[in-house]
Amino acid sequence: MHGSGRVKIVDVAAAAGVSVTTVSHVISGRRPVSAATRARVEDAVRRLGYQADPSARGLRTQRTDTVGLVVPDITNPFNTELAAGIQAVAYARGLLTVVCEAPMTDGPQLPAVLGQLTARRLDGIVLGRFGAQRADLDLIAGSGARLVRLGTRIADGPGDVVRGAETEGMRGLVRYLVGERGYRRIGFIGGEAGVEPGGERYEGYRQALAEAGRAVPEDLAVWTGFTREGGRAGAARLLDTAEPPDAVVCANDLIAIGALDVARERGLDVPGRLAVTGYDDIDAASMVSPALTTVVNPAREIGRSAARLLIDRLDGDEGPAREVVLTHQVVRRTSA
Amino acid sequence: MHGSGRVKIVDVAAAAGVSVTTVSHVISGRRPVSAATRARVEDAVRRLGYQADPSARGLRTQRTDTVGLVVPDITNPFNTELAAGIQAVAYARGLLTVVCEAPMTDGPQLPAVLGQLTARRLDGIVLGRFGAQRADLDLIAGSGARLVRLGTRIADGPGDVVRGAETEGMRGLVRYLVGERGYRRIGFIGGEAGVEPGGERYEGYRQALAEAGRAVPEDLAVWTGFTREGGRAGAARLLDTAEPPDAVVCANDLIAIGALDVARERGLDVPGRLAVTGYDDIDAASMVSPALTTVVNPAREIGRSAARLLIDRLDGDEGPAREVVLTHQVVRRTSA
DNA sequence: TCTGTCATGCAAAACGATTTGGATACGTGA
DNA sequence: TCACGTATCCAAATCGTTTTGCATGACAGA
Repeated sequence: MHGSGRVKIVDVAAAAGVSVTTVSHVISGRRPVSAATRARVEDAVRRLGYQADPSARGLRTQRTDTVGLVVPDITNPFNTELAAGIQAVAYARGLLTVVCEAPMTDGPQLPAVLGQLTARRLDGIVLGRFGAQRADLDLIAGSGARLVRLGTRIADGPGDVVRGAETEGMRGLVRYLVGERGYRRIGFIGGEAGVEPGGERYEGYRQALAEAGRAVPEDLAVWTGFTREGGRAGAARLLDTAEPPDAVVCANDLIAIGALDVARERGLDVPGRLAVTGYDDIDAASMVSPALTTVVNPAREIGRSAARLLIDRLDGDEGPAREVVLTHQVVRRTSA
Repeated sequence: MHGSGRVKIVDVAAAAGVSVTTVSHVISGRRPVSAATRARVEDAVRRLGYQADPSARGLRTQRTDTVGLVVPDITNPFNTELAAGIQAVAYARGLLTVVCEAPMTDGPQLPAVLGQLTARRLDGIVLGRFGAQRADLDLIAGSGARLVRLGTRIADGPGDVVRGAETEGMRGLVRYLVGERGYRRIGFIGGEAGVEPGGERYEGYRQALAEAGRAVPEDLAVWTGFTREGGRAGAARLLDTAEPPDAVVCANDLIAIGALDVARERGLDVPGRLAVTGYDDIDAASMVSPALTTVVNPAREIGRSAARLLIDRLDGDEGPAREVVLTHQVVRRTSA
């Protein structure tokens, strides 16, 4: 009849014929315990199904063994992969992961969500791609939680950073479009203006064009939203201009999928008449047809790296802020 | 310089000139406090940025204000929607949600993950669609956590249940295929045999055929896995039979997307030469072309219902086990 | 034999909240 | 004046761990 969730450390101590101190020491290994005693204790733990109460432990140790991930949209597949990556390495270390959504729509939800999280005394927080205010970052840092920011620059605030080589990735993609495929008039559809990682991706597009000696067509860059709907609107705008593009480079895959929609509606052959490219390589990118040529943004690996940074900090690493940048690779499918 | 995360209830009491008891009472409202005192305390809380320590509170109250969701695959969009639904209503109640993945591959991970969760003393657990053993369910129930199971029957174990009307949904879909669209030889591609909700969906398919006076073609039902790859394999098997089907009904959308792949490879017009249907209506279902005719499985609403059930229990509802079943609606797109 | 070192194990003091059983003061009715 | 509610507030016990400072026994070196 064990496992009723009610067995306490004193019960284990009684069963093993030792004091609670000794039980604690064999569990934590913080002081030596003779092999014989250790065996008796471990046996009692097993028999009784003892699991330390996390509240009591946390009260004493001031740790919750919990880390959080905050993202703007929990259903976005990129964020899901991120969460999976963090979860995997955190779980292996006995850390629980909670992922929270702080929608960017209807006002700044971020401070409220962050308030909930700091109230929970999380050991660490991974902050997904936001236009986070400096005050938000300081709130986290001030709460005692270690912080890892995603997709921004190290100088922007406290904590460590992991980000992808967005600019380089996009530059490689556009270079491929003009160099190997010979597209001539290349448009750009961005997400919300000013929201990362839109800026860096646009920068990569601009650089590649400049390197190739092409003029950067200012009239062929539009900013909408990082959604399929945004892609539809953006593509429509671009195709309705006097001199429409023969290729559109999109700031993410969802936008590209929206662009594919309008191409199909208008009977435009892709990639013959119009090339379309995405960014991120979410699952859906290879499900649509034509399959998207895009850049793989290693979301899961980003999550893993972030979790590893966090764990290093929790293990006492007090070195200077670190930044890990992951390379991005273009994957050629049929849409361009 | 407040908000340093170190302010305790005694600090608030001192600042307000009252005892800690009184502070606790104005916060919890468990005993009356005069308006003047209340105001002073609330002001102090605000000024100091006091947030109660969850470990200390949890130790005393034996609650963690945390609920968990366990799913086989955290990146599956259906599960993501589920999580979003739970999260939304839990968050509004001040509950934190943790979602855990217990992969069905490489052996039974479920017991291990469940062990981690019961060690955390969660207040409630929502258990996604698994082939969960009775022992697993009893483990949860025995840990003191309230349990909501998804997609199974109420009689199968402890806790409440929320499930979709899978059988009816599939019956409606197949009825549409034979009645309105006139398909004659309809195959079925299932996921892993014996894993919910495969059985119910197959049952719906069978019933619809029987109702229409059709023979149920035993040779046209194959079981693979709930993935795109599974769909590819299943469709190939079906199309290579002596008398191939003119329509394939798939147990979920990913399978259907795989089936679409092989139709495209073989140059089969969909839906002219072969109809393909899915189930769940994940985002990708409307992104592929032809867009999938499928059945919408209201994942987010399922999540909301589950969270509401949990909260009722946490609020003291000790009534008999409850079961909420949500209707499923077929959505007609172009693939059938 | 005496002293000093290890190796062990224990008792008791935190950790920061909630909650119970009184205390205090103030009216009120007899 | 006395007894008795009522409205407020407080002191102290409690939740289940971890961890610090000692106590004990064994053993070695002098």
